[in-house]
Amino acid sequence: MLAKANRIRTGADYRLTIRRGVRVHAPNTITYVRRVSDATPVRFGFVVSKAVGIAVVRNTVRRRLKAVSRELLPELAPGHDIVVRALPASVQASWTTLQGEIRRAVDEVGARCMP
RNA sequence: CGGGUCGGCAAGACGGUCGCGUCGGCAUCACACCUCGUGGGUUGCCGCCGAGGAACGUCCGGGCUCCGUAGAGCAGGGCGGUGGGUAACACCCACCCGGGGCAACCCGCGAGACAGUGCCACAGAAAACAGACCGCCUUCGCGUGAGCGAAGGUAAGGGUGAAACGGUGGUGUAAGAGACCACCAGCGGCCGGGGCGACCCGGCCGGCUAGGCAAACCUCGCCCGGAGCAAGGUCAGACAGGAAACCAUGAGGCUGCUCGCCUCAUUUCCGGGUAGACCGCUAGAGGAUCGUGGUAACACGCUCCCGAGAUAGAUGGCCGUCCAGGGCACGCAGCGUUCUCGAACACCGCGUGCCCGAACAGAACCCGGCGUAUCAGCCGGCCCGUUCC
RNA sequence: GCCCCCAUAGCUCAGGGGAUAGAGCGUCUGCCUCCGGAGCAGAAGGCCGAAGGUUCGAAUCCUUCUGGGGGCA
Repeated sequence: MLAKANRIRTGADYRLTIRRGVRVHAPNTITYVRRVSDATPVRFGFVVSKAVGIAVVRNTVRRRLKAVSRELLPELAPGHDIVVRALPASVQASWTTLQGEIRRAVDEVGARCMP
């Protein structure tokens, strides 16, 4: 789960991240990362369309993605907006699969701060 | 014991770890008012609470809010046995009628087809108002004759169809026919009895007989003003105006039309800005025990109980143990069937081991219903069959 | 939150109580041509989205679902 400060909360931010951000494809997800100023903390947003399933299924997928994001949070450099779009296949994906996909996407963009 | 039918209950438990949201408390950091406190906010810790029986579909009915009071008529829409319940309903209860079932019980958008209009394909002579294709019968004419033609009487028989103008039997007749008779079905009227009523029971009389479809238009009776919490309100913030028409209407409230009422007065078109916070926002036609009234739905009274309120949207992610139960294998015992007579097969019970292991589904203003989805279960009423006492 | 529309042949659509449901494109076969296209002739392909009801009779009327598409604030 994520605190309010770590969530993208306006439609404008979503639009900017998806249009201007770097895109990383994976079998179950598409991740968009956009660099903003260093002062703001890392913010996550999730897009789960109706094509994924009914409300219960969509909620489960979104909560899994939130849990993955929460665990990744301490490793990330501040000043990034990240939007994760869940594809219909993500219903069958296990938690470890999703975790791997997001971690790889963040690595590729270089948003992680290596200690 | 087996089968059926109706109703109700419940919607896994415990733990580890990492987290989220509202509210409350303490602390903390800046800030505003302002003068030693108050207000909202940041961060941290602690505590309480945190999805459903359908939260779903949005098919109905309400509350609530705004449209000045919620106005009139038409149009439009809904409902349709009777009586009751309810805030209201298309819901519920009881009863009536019709249909199904041995029964418990189930099913029915159940007013009107002598107010009118329309439709009834194909087949058939004829499809709604009477008529007559093949027949049957009488008379006359023609013909040696089989027969043919004309006039008339019939509707018993034939075949078609979902449906053919009462049915069966008899009298009668040239042949026939409710023409007449008996019984039956059905229609109308009157009388008596029962019921609040739909309706039921019985008797008498009449004419002998009336098609179906209103989930076709329609008629009758009853009901319905419009929009919806993104309703509506308070505060803060942002921006840029331009063009055209013009003094008697124009626009809006108000989805269609007419009238009426009210409000605003410049109006129309193009362009520009905003998408923040707070209130509404959760205790209500609420639930439970008992009592009273009622066949029941339900109503009344007393006492007790209730603690989700998010807003890119919390109520969870990962893991473990157990449990209801299910599957497979092996062993033991019982019983049944088959036969080559000690084996094969099937069923149930017990034990051991392994494996699987919860369905449908996520609040967004709130209720009452309906409809739909739902793994594995539990409890009870009633009916039928079989056996035993 | 409220509301509307659609579902018929592989595709796009007609048909609004009486048909074993029709048109165009496409597919297949044959003719034509040296070959292909075009053209001509012919054929196949549908329990009309699902279930229930009204009716003698339903793709059509009614109800409830299923799956799509769209609109408003």
